[in-house]
This record gives sequence, C-alpha cells and structure tokens, in this order.
Amino acid sequence: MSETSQRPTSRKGEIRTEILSRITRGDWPPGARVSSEHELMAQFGVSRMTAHAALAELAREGVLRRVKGLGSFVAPPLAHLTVMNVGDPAEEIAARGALHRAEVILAAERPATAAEALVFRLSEGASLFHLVIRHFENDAPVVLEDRLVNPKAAPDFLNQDFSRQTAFAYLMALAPYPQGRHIIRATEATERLRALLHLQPNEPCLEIERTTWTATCVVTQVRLSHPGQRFALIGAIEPR
Amino acid sequence: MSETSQRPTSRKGEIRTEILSRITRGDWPPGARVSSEHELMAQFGVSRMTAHAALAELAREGVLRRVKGLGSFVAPPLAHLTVMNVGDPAEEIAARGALHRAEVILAAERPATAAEALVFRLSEGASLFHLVIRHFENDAPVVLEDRLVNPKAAPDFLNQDFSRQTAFAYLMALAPYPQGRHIIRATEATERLRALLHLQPNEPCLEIERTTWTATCVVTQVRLSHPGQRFALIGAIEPR
DNA sequence: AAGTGGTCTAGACCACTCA
DNA sequence: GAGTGGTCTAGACCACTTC
Repeated sequence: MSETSQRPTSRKGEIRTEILSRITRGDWPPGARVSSEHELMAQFGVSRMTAHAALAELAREGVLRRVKGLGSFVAPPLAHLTVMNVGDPAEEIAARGALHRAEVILAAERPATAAEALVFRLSEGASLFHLVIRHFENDAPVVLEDRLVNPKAAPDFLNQDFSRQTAFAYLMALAPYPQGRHIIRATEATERLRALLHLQPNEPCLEIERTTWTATCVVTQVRLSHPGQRFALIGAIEPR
Repeated sequence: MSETSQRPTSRKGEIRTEILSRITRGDWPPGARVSSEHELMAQFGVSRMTAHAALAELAREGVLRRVKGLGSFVAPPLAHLTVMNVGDPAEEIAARGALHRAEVILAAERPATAAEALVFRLSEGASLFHLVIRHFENDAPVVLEDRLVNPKAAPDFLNQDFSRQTAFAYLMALAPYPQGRHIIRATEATERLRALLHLQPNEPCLEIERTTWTATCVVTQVRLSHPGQRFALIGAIEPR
C-alpha cells in the first residue's frame, strides 16, 4: 500500500502498481482473474521470478488470492484491518514529549484464584505475582496497570525496580516475540479507579486487557485502565 | 509467526525456523547480527535466492532489520502490534451467529460545517451526505452508526436501501482498498445515545471513529457508538 | 578491496486444476 | 495435456558499508 501514487523503482514495483491501479480503477473488480505469471513475463519483459515476486507480494498483503493450477484473483475487500501499536507506557508517554513517572502501588506474591489459574494453565492456589502500578504523564495519572505474572516465566520479577524499568520492558526482554490477545472495553470506573486516576464524575475508563504467552507458558495478563476523557487509541487502517 | 513449532516444508522454511528458534532461545538477543546470506548458503546448501528469501521474509515480519553493506540484525521487540479486524457490522453480527437488523434514522444531504469541511478537504458549506443507522443484534441495539459521506466519492449514496446492504459494503464496493485512520475512545453517553442504545444508568460508550480515503479524495467518516457493557473489541497480538 | 543486501535472469521440477 | 502457481538453482550487476 502507500505505493499507489509513487513511481516504482524496480521492475517488481512497476508490475505491482500497474496491477493495483487496474484494481482501484475498477478494471479488475473483486473476484476477477488478474494476469498470470507468464502473461506478465510477456507484457513487462521480465523473468518469471520477477513476475512471481510481484504477484506473491500482493497476495501476502491480501490484495490477491492465488490458487495453484487456477490463477490469481482479486481478493474481496470486505474487511478493514486495523493495526495499532501497543507498547511500553513509558515509551509512549516519552514519544509524546511528556515526562513519565511510575508509582508502585502493590508488588506481591499470592495464590491464584480459580479463574486466574485457568488463564495461566496452573492449578488453583499456585503462586502468582501481582503488580499494580500507576503511570503519570507530566504528573497527571494516565494509566493504572494491574498485572499478573507467571513465576515460572519470570521468577525474579518482584525484585525489579519498576520505577526505573517498566514491567513491560522487563518481560519483553525475558520473553521476546510473544503471542497474545487483547480486549478493549469501555467501563464504568470503580471508586478506587476514580480516585487513583483523578477521574471526573461519570468519566468512564478505556480498558485494555492483554494476555501474552510463549510456546511454553502464559507469561502475563495485564489490565490497563485509562481515563476516558484524556486518552484514545489511534491506529492506521490497512486493506485486506 | 505461528510457525515456531511446526516442521518446515520448504528449504526457506527450514532456514526461517532455525533463525527464529535461535532468537527465541536467546542465542541471538535483540540487536545481534544473524548469519549473512552467504553464510546461510554454506550452512544449508541452498542458493543465494533462497537464503535471501528467508531473511527477507523475517525482515518483512519485523523480526529482522537488514542494512545494505552491513548485515541482518535481530529487531528490538519493544512494541506489540495489535491487529484487529474491523468490518461490516452486519457481517460481524452474523459471524457471531446472531440476527442483524438495521434501522435508518436519518439519511439526508446538508452543508458541511467548518470542521467537517476540513476533514473532507472541501470548502465550507459544500454538500455532504449524513446517515444515521441503528444496528440490532437479536433485537438489542448494539451500534449507532453516524456517517458522513463525500458526494464526490459516492454521488448515488442516498438512493441506497440501507436495510438491505450496509453503507460499509456499498462504499467498499465503490472504493475498495482505502487507506484510513481510526480513533477508539471511551465516552460518557449523551441522552440521545442512552435512549437509542438502551443504555443502563452510567453505562459508558465505546466509540470508534474511522476516516477513510482513497488516492483522490476523503470518502467517509463514521462514528460507531457501542454500549460499553455489551461490547468489546478483541484482537490478536503479533510481535514486531 | 571485501563483504553485505537488493534485484534480476533464464532456466528447472513439482503439484495442482481444468477440459 | 496445457496452463497455473510454489519452489529452487547458479549465476549476474548494483549500491552500500567498513577497513
């Protein structure tokens, strides 16, 4: 994408933009069959590898769907794909040019409840680390981080100084490239959140709950509560 | 991803999984230099094109960063990438196995305010289409769709039957593969929203505002308001 | 000058689909 | 059997980085 109105710098790019423009012009509606690799070889005077690379790239991006023995087809563009960066609260605040400060409210070890044991695939009552941290942006509280950590994944977790390095950064160093899922909700704030985040009367919270795991175990589950009036998630939309 | 624990089916896949496992094992921490294309040719007995393809694929996925003349390096895994499908409300409701119904509340043409003109890059007072639709899931209201449409992108927009085809599907057919940005917020509901979405007292809204454009013009801006207690956005996390 | 990645060529073998 | 995409080879030229 983003290449729609750029001059291509490579033979592959030429083919790409030509195909993309035919699709957006409507010459090739969703479902239509586009040129085959051999046809592109003749039309553009390139080798089959180059024609293949152009089509394969468009297929990877979701613009085309390719079927062995049949051909390449314009994929139905029936869903946006929304992409959002969710990173270290400290880094995001710093990226906005603001000052970050973290306050540890709770850092303790305790037995898992039945529900938590299920999430972490542990037995009920197994030990979990529980961390609660309040993040400030220029002295205004912007996130309450409520995090559970699997001791098997990070046995030394509670000995960290979380006012210096965030839990996010520490866990990412221990278990880089995790998989995960997240849930975004709008919730009515509890009295505790109302006080900790300095919420206005009736101001809701934007909650992000994130569970991440590696091949071997569930690493952490975190709930990030943001003040609704002072926080929004912004992201880009990509076609698929 | 997702290939971490699969047996590779191709030479490229072999190289990929070997590199990935060395990274996740910690042999190659973030910032480390990985094998060069020539080294991989020798180690795996493949051609340079195959070694290149493996490294290029990992670079595309954000696992590696490649620098011409220098080498390939493990990318710092300091941010999650959150990916979410945002599609047609009707299709999403159907995908949950529920019944979808749409009710048109407003469909009109009116002059743009100054702020709207800015968004659509039109002059103030230029004509805009304004559509308000309430979507039901099994007879419970789940979304209020408040949409502005650029008449230049969809001149025939108001003549559609939006109880049969959603505005989303109609616009996607007219201008497939748009670019865009979206903002997600938690907001206190207005009285109007409270009534239309059957909200509980103090129940907040999860708002998604989406602006989409093509190469030639801004196509549409839509605000989707969801009841906080009955709606959440769920997505997958991918490393970058 | 040596090593790196970016790109491309002109072949090749295979598995698949359709008629 | 003819056409399709999936994958791979053994070269090539180029731009770039470091020494």
